[in-house]
Amino acid sequence: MSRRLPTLEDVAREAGVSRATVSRVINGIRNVDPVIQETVRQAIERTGYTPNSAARSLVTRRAETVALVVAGTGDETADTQGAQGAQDTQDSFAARVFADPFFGRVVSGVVGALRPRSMHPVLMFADSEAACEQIVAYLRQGSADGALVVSTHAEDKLPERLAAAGLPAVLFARPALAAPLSYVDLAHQDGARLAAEHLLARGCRRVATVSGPLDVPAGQERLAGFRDAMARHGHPYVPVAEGGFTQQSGAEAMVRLLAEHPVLDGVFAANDLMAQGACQVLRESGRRVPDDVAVVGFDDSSAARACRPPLTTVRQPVEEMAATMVRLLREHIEGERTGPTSVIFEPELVVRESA
Amino acid sequence: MSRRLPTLEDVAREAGVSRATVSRVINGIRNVDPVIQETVRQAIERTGYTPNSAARSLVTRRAETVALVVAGTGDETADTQGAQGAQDTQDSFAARVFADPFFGRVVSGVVGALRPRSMHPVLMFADSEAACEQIVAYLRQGSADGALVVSTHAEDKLPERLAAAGLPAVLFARPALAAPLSYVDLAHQDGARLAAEHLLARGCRRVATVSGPLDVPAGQERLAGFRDAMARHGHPYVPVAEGGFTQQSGAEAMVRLLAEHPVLDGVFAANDLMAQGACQVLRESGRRVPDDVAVVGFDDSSAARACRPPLTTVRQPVEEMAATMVRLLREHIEGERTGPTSVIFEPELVVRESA
DNA sequence: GTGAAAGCGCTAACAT
DNA sequence: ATGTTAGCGCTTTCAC
Repeated sequence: MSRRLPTLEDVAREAGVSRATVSRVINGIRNVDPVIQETVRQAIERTGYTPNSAARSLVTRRAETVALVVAGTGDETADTQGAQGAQDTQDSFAARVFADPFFGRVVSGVVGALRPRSMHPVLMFADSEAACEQIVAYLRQGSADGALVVSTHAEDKLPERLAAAGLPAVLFARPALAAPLSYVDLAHQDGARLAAEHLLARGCRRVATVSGPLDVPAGQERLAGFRDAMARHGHPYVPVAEGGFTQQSGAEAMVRLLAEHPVLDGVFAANDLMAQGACQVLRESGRRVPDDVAVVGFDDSSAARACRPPLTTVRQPVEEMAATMVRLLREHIEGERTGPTSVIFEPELVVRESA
Repeated sequence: MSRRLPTLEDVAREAGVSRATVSRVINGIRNVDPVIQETVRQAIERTGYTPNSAARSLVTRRAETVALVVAGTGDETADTQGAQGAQDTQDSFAARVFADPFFGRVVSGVVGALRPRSMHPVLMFADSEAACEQIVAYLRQGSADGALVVSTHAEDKLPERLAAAGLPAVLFARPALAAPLSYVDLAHQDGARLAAEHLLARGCRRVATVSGPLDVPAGQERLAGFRDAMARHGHPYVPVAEGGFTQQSGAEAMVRLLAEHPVLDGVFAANDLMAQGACQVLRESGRRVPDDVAVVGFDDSSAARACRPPLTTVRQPVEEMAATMVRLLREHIEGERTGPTSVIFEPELVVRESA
């Protein structure tokens, strides 16, 4: 079973040409006689040849791989019941991340954009200092040509590490800690404004909001945008309860809101998961959605459709944004683009039943 | 900025030793004078050296990377609103996959088990013939040393392709189309039995089930196990509605069940997502869970805890199973294990509020 | 249009 | 215990 795999040399011998010619045919370089091309193709077929990626990478200095990193911290909540001791933190982080269908869309967009180039993402979690180092090392080794980073918390040091190491990287969303890297982002304030205007237009007069974590830009901006829009329409005071972008935190925030403001008729939650939690609490408190209280979410993740009632929400074009990240990263890797760039997308309101 | 990265040669020169010695220090091979070791470490530090993974892979014939493949088909449902034409199918597949928190747990377990070896998974979706070929090619190129495969549909040809190509691979769950590969699986029938006995023990007498897709082993076995257990306890007839392991399909199945059997007092859904859908329908039909109808799910994914009421469910130790996949794959790659092996895990009942 | 030959950076067998 | 050396399989000048 230790039969050596066929190499370029073997194909060349089989085809009666030189290695260089076979290489040219494989890499689609012109200036190769069509007849010889065919001969070579047949030789490749006959020998069952596949190029060795390590050898290729060694000379091209390209891994043809990118890292898809989810950065955050392992110690936010402790709802683990996992297996192997020290592994728990890690485990729960990854599981928690994918509990938000938003990440499924990111993965989806990234994989879709990478596939045409026959590339695939290496999935990494930067949930500790050590993990950060490991990721930087991974890139420095040339195992991946660059990184796509989605951060879930404010203190994330990965972006600056990446920038300091001069490694190609593109972020999803502007980092809380500024770093000279390219990123794609959403016009969060515009999205929040859409939500505010929709609630107002449908007649809501006592509106509150479940905000995202206020130490990350997305959380801040969605809140600021919502407040501004409400104020412009004559509602300078908006009750706020801060959540952590999880369903559970949304439910808890809703409980707090209800305790202080029992007569609400509209709620804007800064993401769909929290909107879902809020809907549950509202229903359990005997309020009907949207009849008694209208609810608007944010993201338009699959949770919005799974929710009962289906959520009216602010759509973030995540797949497009992810595809743009891939494009920017490629340009950085190829050296076609040098300075940090940012691309901001516009959200749009998707009206369903919850508001 | 085109400053050449430091190589072993540079470090060797800096430390005044040979490349071989530096290599030994880096790879932790004994028989190196402690004094020299220190000298070398300093030289590494000073030069900022990082080993080049391509060069290393070329000689070790190891990529130190494994593929994590989700196999399925892109054309099950068409709830896409995605971006780039041909990319849609792909997009929706990846997003759909991660809509089930079960996969988050798989990823979590895999990443956790890989991390101690400084390895990371390359994420791939085998949702078409072409994608399958790409994956096999990827492995044959040596870009990854082996594959961990989770399949979501019955006709999946990837396992047999992998086996035919002699590539190291380990599956999550026994494949519908038999293939000579190792796999980890759950004693589904035992799990279904636990569910049946729990429902019976709490007094349910009119019990139905929302089964999984009946063309995959997990779907078949959970149904068979449930029916058998019910029959053994004097309930030879159990109404069944087939679902597709999605929340939506669970809701639809529940509607069908209710139409034909309005007086149910217990339901076993073959996974948590379907149980969640079933709960929604039950509640919307005016039935209380668990007071009027008790519901038991399967998996113990995060959906079980997010559900209202929280689901009583059959826990699948997914993270452990994933860690075992990694171990088996490593053994196959190292050549320590030759024939296909299977490891079957035992499920356990987790009692919450839904039953 | 094609071939010869020089490495890419590393590990490992062998020599010392 | 350390150094020497021969590749690993490929791309890419540079001749022809």
